[in-house]
Order: sequence, then structure tokens, then C-alpha cells
Amino acid sequence: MPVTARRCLLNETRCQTCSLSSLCLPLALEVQDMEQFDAIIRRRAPLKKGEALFRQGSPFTSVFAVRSGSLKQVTTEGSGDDQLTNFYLPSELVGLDGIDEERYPGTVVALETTTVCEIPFDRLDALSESLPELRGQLYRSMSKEMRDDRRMMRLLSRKTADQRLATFFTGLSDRFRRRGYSPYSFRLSMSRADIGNYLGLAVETVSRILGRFQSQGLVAVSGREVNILDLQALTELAEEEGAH
Amino acid sequence: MPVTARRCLLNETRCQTCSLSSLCLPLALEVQDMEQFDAIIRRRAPLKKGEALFRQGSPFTSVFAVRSGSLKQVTTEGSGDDQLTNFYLPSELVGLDGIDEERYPGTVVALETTTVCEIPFDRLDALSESLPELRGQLYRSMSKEMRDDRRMMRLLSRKTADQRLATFFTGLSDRFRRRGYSPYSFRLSMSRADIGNYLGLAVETVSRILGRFQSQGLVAVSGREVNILDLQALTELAEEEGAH
DNA sequence: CGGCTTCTTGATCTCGATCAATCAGCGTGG
DNA sequence: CCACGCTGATTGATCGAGATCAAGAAGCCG
Repeated sequence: MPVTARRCLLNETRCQTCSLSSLCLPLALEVQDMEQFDAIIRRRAPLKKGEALFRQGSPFTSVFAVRSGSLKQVTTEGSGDDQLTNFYLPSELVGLDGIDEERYPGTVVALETTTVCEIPFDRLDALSESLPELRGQLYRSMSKEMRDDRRMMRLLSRKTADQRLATFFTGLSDRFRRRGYSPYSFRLSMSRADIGNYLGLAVETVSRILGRFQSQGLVAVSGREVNILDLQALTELAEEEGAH
Repeated sequence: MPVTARRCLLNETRCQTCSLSSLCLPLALEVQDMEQFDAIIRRRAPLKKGEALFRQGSPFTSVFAVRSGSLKQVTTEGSGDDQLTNFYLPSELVGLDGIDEERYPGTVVALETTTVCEIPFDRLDALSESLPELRGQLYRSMSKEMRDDRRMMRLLSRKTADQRLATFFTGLSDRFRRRGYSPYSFRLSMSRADIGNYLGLAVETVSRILGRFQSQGLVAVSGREVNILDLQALTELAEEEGAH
């Protein structure tokens, strides 16, 4: 590979030129610190749709920051009974739940062509010793994931099917907005079955409620294209009191 | 307070003499490192049953290690719609989910007389810079909590009421065993309503299924006293395939 | 075009919520 | 010591949201 091409490739992966730097792990770092961080991350070949980043039970070595595309995390217990525990969008960290047992607790699969930055955890931990901001950011990322998990528990144990879907759409909308995309118009990278599995609903229910939302003028859905027509109403529905 | 009494009180709180040291945060520390850690923790007056350790929304300052007793974490959204997201037993860390937003995302309440060690987070973070084992243990604790949360999501979205209760009992049994108590005979510090809220079930359902377990010879329950008669069967029930 | 998978729509059934008493503890004060 | 009230636990009867079963319809790609 010619030197120029190589340099170009490397440049692409540099945190300082990355459009996600304001959301991603090194967000709090000064320029020179970011260079140190930059030096430990590894480029990965893009994953094609359906390819696994890692599989459940394989040894934990790295966390990954999503650079583009999206992924899902699936945990299998016994035979055939899968639980989809998370979707990951650009700038989000994948694999933190594997630290404790030193193996990944679920398989993470690309939902579309996806690129990630690999961050070897021992290097990251070592670097977090000398960079308090990095350490803090890591603590915050994990803490946030715990908070999000608790929200999900609330959703699964208290919300109706309609509220779950509304929460799902407003959540996605918000995540797109933060990343600089339209919060009103986006494409779902996951199937209806994935959505249902994630929300604890049957596919049929997801489909039906999507239809209902459509006829109520809340969203316009065509296949995986989504247009949010009444974000306000959707938000209210999502937050609605325990309906009793 | 006379010096001797004071010294005695301090001794009680020392990690090196604490019976939980093999489970708690400083578990990986050498003697001299443990002393440093010991120096940052603060004694708290015991909480009485029903007292709050901290309230939802109050500023995050510390994490807490449970020393004796037990607590529940409750998150309120809107009015009256509470979600119980966690029970905490001795050696477990409370409050880690508050790091990110710098406020506690839920109220934590003692279920019985409870003592905790307060660990100011800024001191802990600073100390984790020079003590890699402490840092690692903190990462592992958070990672474990994320894994437990994912298990809870699976429980809430896939398991039947029977399986939820069976999982709850086997989980408690296991936690007691690890702490050196009998895994077969223990006292519930939480009400049926708490259990139901936590597991996403109505109180009536909890009560009914407990009755059924009793008549099936799986457990003997009398008020809050529990005797597990057939842990094997309970475990199988808890892990059972997605019943369809 | 056929042979996939994914999505939608309809009909029925079921688990657990909800509503409604009743009962058991348990501290309080007469 | 017992009656009173209060909270928590149990038990019974009914109901409904959403799962499941069963076809079709619509993409999608060779």
C-alpha cells in the first residue's frame, strides 16, 4: 500500500478529525491527550450487515466505539430464546458489560454496513490512569448505560405496548437529533422482529400499533422509512401515567 | 466522646477487619493500599427501616457500600408511578448510576435497620488513579451491574410470573450463600408489594404463586420467613425455556 | 418470474391485572 | 388484657391487552 494512501486511511480514523468527537469517549480530552488516546485505538474492517462484531462467551479484550452504521446486542440463553438487549448508534460504546466476567455476555451484530473503532481495554485502563478526564468519561458512560437500563426496565414492567413503541420512536428521534440528523425523518436499520424482541412485544403487535399510529397521524411509516408527524403527541404518549 | 470509644468505633469501620472485605470494593487491595482506601470512607449513622439514604434528584456526591441490612432503589416518574429497580444486600455498591448526571436517579430506602459506608466519589476517583486494582474493581462492579440489568430485562420481557418468582428466590438464595448465610432459609426484608413491583407483577399474583409453590413443595413460606425446600426444581423452573 | 424473508391483517385464547372481600399481624391506647 | 384501626397478605371472580395461530401481501434478490 502506498504511503499516501496509508496516511489517508489513518487520517480518517483520527479522533481529532472525527465528526463524533464531541459525543464519543475522548470528548473531554485536550489535543495532546487525544493523541495519546488516538494511538491506542485500532481500525477494523467495516462489518457487513449481519456480521458479528463478537460472539457471546468469547473472551473480552476490547470495547468498541461505533463510528458509522448500527448494531444490536443479542443474548441467548438455553436454546433459541434470544433477548435483544440493546441497539448501538454512532459514538456509543459497545462491550462494557463484558469487563466483569472477562467475556462478552452477548453477541453483537451489525444491522447494516458498520464501522467501529476498537479500543483494547487494557490499554484504555492504563491510559485512564494518567488521563483523569478519560477515566471520568468512562465512568460516566457506564453510569449512563446503567441509567438507560433502568429506564428500559420501567418500560418493560409498566408501559403498555403503545407507550413502548412511542418511547422507542421518541428515543430514536432524540438520538438522531443529538448526532446531527433529522429527528423527524430516518430509516430504521432493524426489522420489526428486532423491535418487538427489544420491546418485549410480538412482531404482530408492533405491526398493528405502527398501523394505528399511522392512522392517528402520529407517524408515516413505509417499510423502514419513518416520518414523525407529531413528536409532541408521541412524547406525551410515551410519558403517560401508568394507565389505571 | 472518650478516645477509647472513638477508637473502637473507628475499628469497627475498618475495611481490614470487615467481614465483607472479600466481596466489597477493596477486595483486590494489598494491606497498605487498603489503608489508603479506608481513610476516605465515612461512617454513617445506621438507617432505620423506611429511612432514605438519598432521594431521587439530589446531587450525587458519594457511592455507598452496604455493610449490614438491605435497601431498595425506587424511581418515580410523573406522579405515583414508582418502579423498584433494585434491592441491595451487604457488600453491594449503591449509587453508581448517579455518576453521569451528577444526581441520583432514584430514591434509596432502607428495608430494615441498615448501615452503610459512604465513599465520596471524587476521593474514590482520585484514589483509583494510583490504585489500579481499585480502579479495576470499580469497572468490574459497574460492568456486573450492567450484566445484572440485562438479565432483569430478559426476566421482564420473556419470563412468566412463575419463572420470575423462581428466579427471584434462587437469586436471593445465591446472594445469601455468597455472603455466608444459609441459601435455604432466610427472611425477606421486602414486602410482597416490593417484590411485585420489582418483578413487574401485581401483589395478588405474587401471593398466589407463592401459595402454589408452597403446595408444590418447592418452598415453605410463612410471612416473610422463607425455607427453600427444592432449590433444584426452583432453579430449573427459573431457567426454563421460553414456554411456547 | 419463482422462491425467499419480512410485514400486515384477522380470529381466538390465555395469563396475569384488576376489582372486591376477607383475613392476619401488630402496635396503640383505653 | 382486649377492642380498635391500620397496613399487609391472601383468596375469589371477572376482564382485557397482547400472545398466538393462521393466512395473505409485499418486498427483494437470484
